[in-house]
Amino acid sequence: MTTIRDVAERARVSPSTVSRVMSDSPRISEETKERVRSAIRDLNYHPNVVAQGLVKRTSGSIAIIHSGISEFFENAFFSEVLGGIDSVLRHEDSDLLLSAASNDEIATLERVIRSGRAAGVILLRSRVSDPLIDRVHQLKVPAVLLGRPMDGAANVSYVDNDNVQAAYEATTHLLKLGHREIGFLGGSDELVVTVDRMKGYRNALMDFGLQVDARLCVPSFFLERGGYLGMMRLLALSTRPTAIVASDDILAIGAMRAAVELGYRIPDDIAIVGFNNIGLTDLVNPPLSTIDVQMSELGRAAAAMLLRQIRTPSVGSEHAILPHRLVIRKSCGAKLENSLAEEC
Amino acid sequence: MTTIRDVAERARVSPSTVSRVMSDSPRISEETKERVRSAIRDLNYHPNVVAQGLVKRTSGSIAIIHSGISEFFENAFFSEVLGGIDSVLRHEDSDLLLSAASNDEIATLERVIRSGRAAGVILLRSRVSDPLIDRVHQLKVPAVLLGRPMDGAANVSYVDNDNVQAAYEATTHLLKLGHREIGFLGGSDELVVTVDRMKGYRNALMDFGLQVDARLCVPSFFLERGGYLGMMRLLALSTRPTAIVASDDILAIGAMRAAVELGYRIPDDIAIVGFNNIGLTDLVNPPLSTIDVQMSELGRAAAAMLLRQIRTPSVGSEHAILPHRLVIRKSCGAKLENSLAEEC
DNA sequence: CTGAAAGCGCTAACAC
DNA sequence: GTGTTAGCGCTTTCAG
Repeated sequence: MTTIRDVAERARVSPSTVSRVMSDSPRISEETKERVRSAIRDLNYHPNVVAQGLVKRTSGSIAIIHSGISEFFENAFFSEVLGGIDSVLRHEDSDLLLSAASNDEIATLERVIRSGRAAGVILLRSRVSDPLIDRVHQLKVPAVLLGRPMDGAANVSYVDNDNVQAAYEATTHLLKLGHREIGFLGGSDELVVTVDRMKGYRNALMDFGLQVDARLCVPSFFLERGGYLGMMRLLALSTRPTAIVASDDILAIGAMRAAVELGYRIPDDIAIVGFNNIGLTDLVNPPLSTIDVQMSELGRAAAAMLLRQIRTPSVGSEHAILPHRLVIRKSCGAKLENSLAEEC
Repeated sequence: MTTIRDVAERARVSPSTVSRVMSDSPRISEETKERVRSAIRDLNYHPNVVAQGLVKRTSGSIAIIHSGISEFFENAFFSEVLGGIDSVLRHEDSDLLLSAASNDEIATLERVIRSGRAAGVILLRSRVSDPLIDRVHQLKVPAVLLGRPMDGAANVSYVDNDNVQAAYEATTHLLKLGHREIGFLGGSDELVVTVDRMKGYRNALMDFGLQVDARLCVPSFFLERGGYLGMMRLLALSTRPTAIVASDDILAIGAMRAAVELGYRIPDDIAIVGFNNIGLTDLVNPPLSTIDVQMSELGRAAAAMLLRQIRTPSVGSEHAILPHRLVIRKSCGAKLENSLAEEC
């Protein structure tokens, strides 16, 4: 292994000079800089970031802590977000640490952060009552939340969409198409994103002078199977819905499978609108109308924000709300078939 | 930050004793062990793995170096493999470093390994001529390849399926159903996996006494769009195929979209068999027949193998060939509709 | 402008 | 059984 001493010897300077050259200190003459740089090149030297991390007491990596293993790896939403995160890190000589929380997310957080593995963390979801977020705040760990913290919760940085408004628009779209019995298929009702989207859904119904029927709101889990099961339940209701707002495309797709299996036609018997705009929406039959939330951009924004938090902790917490837009395809039954999209 | 000294003071021992307790050295009395452990608990102490790594000259993380950003994040094959890798790391106090190679994969490898970030690397694909594999071997970096190295190449550890045989079976299945004009839709022809699957396809044709028509073999890229474009080309041929072997489910699904768009019915006009058995295969219409390659198990095996390579370098290189099986659904037109699967 | 020295948190001889 | 010492590779005062 080539160390800083090897480089120093070859360039006939001291290790500290090499270190200064690497950080491009202005106090070093151009001449020595050149000599050191060529020594670095000759030896194909790569500074040991572990040693650097030890003295600088920071790591170049950022972590993602995930627990719901299948929800994480099987839902395209996360791959897309990951891609976005990755696209900013690749330019920053920073790496992404994917840490699986066996049971206890807080323990995993402490393990990853206090052990110096990562300098900060991206939290993938926000629960209505979220001890993990509290702990992050308490430990003053640089962190960015994907989704918003519950009102009045810790002053944490976050990136989110306006989910209330987005769900309002999706629901209104169905209402305008004439539907009056509209079901809501959500993820876990412990998640803020579910709460927000359900709120938008309810607001829309109420603004149309309709009653909100609690039985039409079915929480589930963010997998295709979750949508399938939730839909089975909705279709069994005596007040069977004619349209569905699904809080995630993968739920919507599961719901479509259930509906088709039971002999319903989409969108004629049941209209569906999803959320996220994953690649799959274009491939299913019929193509799924959905709310585009800019998944990749969510990841990019979160990563960039976290890097800022780490590099200049003084900036304080930041928030970003990314715009969404309703993408109309076939599954909602709107007449405009030329995939005209309403901007939000 | 709590350090080993803090723990030592609280337990009234020396730092080295604390260190020994953590590695459960037999030379320490049960009594002191208990005292030290409770000090660790009281202080919520987490050893700094960066410092550990510095002296042990190894990192607890393993890296995945990926370049084709979209192929990596958009193809469910990789999410599944990632899930498998993750499932072994989560029990090993080891983390996964996802490193994006901007341009130069070799440079990224050196950056990640020589800088001490990761102790070993999982290579996601093997090219017919693969300088990255050569370099890994040359630098003696612990590594496991997903896929096999080209004959006679570096003595690297790997996990793979028998792709020649698997493609042979997929093709034979179509031949037995009566098809004679069978197209092959592959990934980049620089990849060993493409070469192998194409070979199996060819062998099957020849064993049936058929000519191999080079125009029926279309290389593409591992995205839905790749399958779509490749299929367009196949359907335009004067000797239009009546069946397709696609080297990846996502290619198969793109191919199906192209076929349907042009008015062909599947499987009546065109039969299709894919590869991998991603979750999507069950959701498309008709459900896609495919070769199950045990994606998650591939990841698990690769991770376990890499960990062995890192912990006991003396073991030498290992190889594992995982069994595959043909999963018959609707897209191939086989009569057995009760999803009877032939074991390989 | 550059070098010497100290120390980041930890482990591993080497002592006793 | 346990403490002392040295050092992993690097950065950063402090000198000069």
